[in-house]
Amino acid sequence: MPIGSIEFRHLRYFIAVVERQSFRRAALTLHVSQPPLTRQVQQLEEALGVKLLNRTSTGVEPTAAGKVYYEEARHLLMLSEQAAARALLVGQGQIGRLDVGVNGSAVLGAIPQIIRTFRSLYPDVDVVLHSLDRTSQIKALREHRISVGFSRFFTDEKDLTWEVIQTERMHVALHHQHPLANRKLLRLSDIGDQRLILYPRNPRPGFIDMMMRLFDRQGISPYRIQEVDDVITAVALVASGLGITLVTDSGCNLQVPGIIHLPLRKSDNATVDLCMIYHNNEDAPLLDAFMTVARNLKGVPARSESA
Amino acid sequence: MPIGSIEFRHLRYFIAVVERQSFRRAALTLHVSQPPLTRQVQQLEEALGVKLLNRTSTGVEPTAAGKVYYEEARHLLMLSEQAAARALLVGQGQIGRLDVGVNGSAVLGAIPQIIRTFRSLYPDVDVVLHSLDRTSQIKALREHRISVGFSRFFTDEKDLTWEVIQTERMHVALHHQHPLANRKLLRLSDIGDQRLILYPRNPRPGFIDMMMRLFDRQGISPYRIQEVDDVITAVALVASGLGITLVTDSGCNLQVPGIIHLPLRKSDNATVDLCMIYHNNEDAPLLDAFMTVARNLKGVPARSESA
DNA sequence: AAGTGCGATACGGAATCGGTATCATTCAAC
DNA sequence: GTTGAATGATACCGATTCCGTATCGCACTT
Repeated sequence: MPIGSIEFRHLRYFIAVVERQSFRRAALTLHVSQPPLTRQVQQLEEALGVKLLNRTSTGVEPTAAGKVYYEEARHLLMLSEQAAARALLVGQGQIGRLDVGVNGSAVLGAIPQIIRTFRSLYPDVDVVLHSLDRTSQIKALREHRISVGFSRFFTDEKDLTWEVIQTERMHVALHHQHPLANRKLLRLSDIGDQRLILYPRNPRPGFIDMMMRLFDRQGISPYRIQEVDDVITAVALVASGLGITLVTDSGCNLQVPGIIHLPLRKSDNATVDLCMIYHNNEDAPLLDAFMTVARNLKGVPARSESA
Repeated sequence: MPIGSIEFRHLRYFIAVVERQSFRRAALTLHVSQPPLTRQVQQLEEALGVKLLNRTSTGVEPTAAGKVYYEEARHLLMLSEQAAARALLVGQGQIGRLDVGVNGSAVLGAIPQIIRTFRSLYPDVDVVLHSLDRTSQIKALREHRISVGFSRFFTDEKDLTWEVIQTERMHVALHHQHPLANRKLLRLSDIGDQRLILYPRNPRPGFIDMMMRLFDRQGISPYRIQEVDDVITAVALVASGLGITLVTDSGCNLQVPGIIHLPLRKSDNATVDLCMIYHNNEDAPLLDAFMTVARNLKGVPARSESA
């Protein structure tokens, strides 16, 4: 009997015999008869190549090797149970790790809320955020480096599904000394001739192109546009008085001294979506739970209370 | 199928399937056919209560729970092999722990030599010394707190065996200003009327009684005897000029300024044995190895080179 | 539309396991 | 010294489980 054919049964029987110090007594607790115990322990000793028990007329006593192997065997059985329990918890989505791709100003709005709610429901799940732009999120999804991604919009992909989580209104961010700063509400037509700072430069098509389409529909052609990498840079430039920019509800949470936010009128339909993308048929209970949380946040204002 | 009936076979098969990402390929490497793999994995999934594999038309892919359990299963198999290897080493006496009882001046003589030799042969064995008097050693042996004991002599015990390891000559330890200090050799009759410091006070009968019998045989009756606890106290008193004492070869290694050691003449037969005691039928390879080392030190002088 | 790969299933034979009865040994008590 | 009661080991048999062959159902490719 080779060493590789040791089974848990051998360990269970051996442990019982050691603990009861007797084959017969062990047989009682195991609800089997005594001969099978003798044979299983013999097989175990043969497989290990070591005598584990000293048989006496009054019972059995483990040898030095037997004592060591007894401890190891108990340890193994315990670990086996723990492994089973752990696998079950992972299967039920109680524990584990969830990798989430996020993008730009979304991390300022709905995402923190989603994560906070999810973590209160599944405190033993490790949520890992990856800051990735839209195309990188799709790549990471395909490589299973993330399980779900958030961005402003997605193009259709055959193996991926996306859905809108939240729709946010656009606001104009401008310096408090700006000529338009005393207004309560702005129209798109108000800002067509302003120095417009837009983002992100990449990837294209992106947020910039969405906004340009919006201007197009109203026959407006902004002609002083500066493209920057991200919303932070844009806001920093606005604070320096170099122009105005457009931000989402979430983006309004990016409070910078000297900057005020004015909403665009509703009839301009200047809105932008927050979308969630994931694999079509992923059997991942953790992900399901997370997406349920995300969907339930629809309608919750992205702008935080303090803003 | 209850969770307790998981066997290593289930783990081996599951691991192979995950690693080959296919039941059929795993069957090839395991040298079994494909159906048994399907069934064993099904049983495993049933026992755990979790789906471990996503079956596709191109092969299989582990679920989140499957990935976790795969790692655990590999770990378990590795630990099982390590446990087997460890038990084998212990069985062969290559590793482990050996508890040794020692007594009085023996720790100064043969014991260090024995331990040094043994440790060079079995470097991975942890040798633990317990300072116990003769009766405590026997008690400790019966309670399996030590595996072997060393003392000057033992009485016969039905479940224990003892043997002489070494025979040492006695020396007289005296202050260098003592009247006898200019002699080269002493007789027992020379010291019968001296202030004799003897040890140990307990347990009785002991070394003191052995010496008294020796004097008896020569018709000498020492009348100025002080009993102290141990050889160290005795030597300290000698150094203070309060008398003379008798020490073994080993005891001569206890060098104290102002003290000289003079041998007793051989024809007085003033010798004392170093004995080793152990269980009758102990199947302990470590102990066998240790005792072999101890026996081979017979004849090696107990007195160290520097003395 | 046919072919090729995959895993799942059905069934029969073989190996293994567990149970009953019994043996050999040791230790205790008479 | 002999007997009796405990122990573990062995022999044999029935039952379970496992494995192998053949086949199915399905998805994807050609």
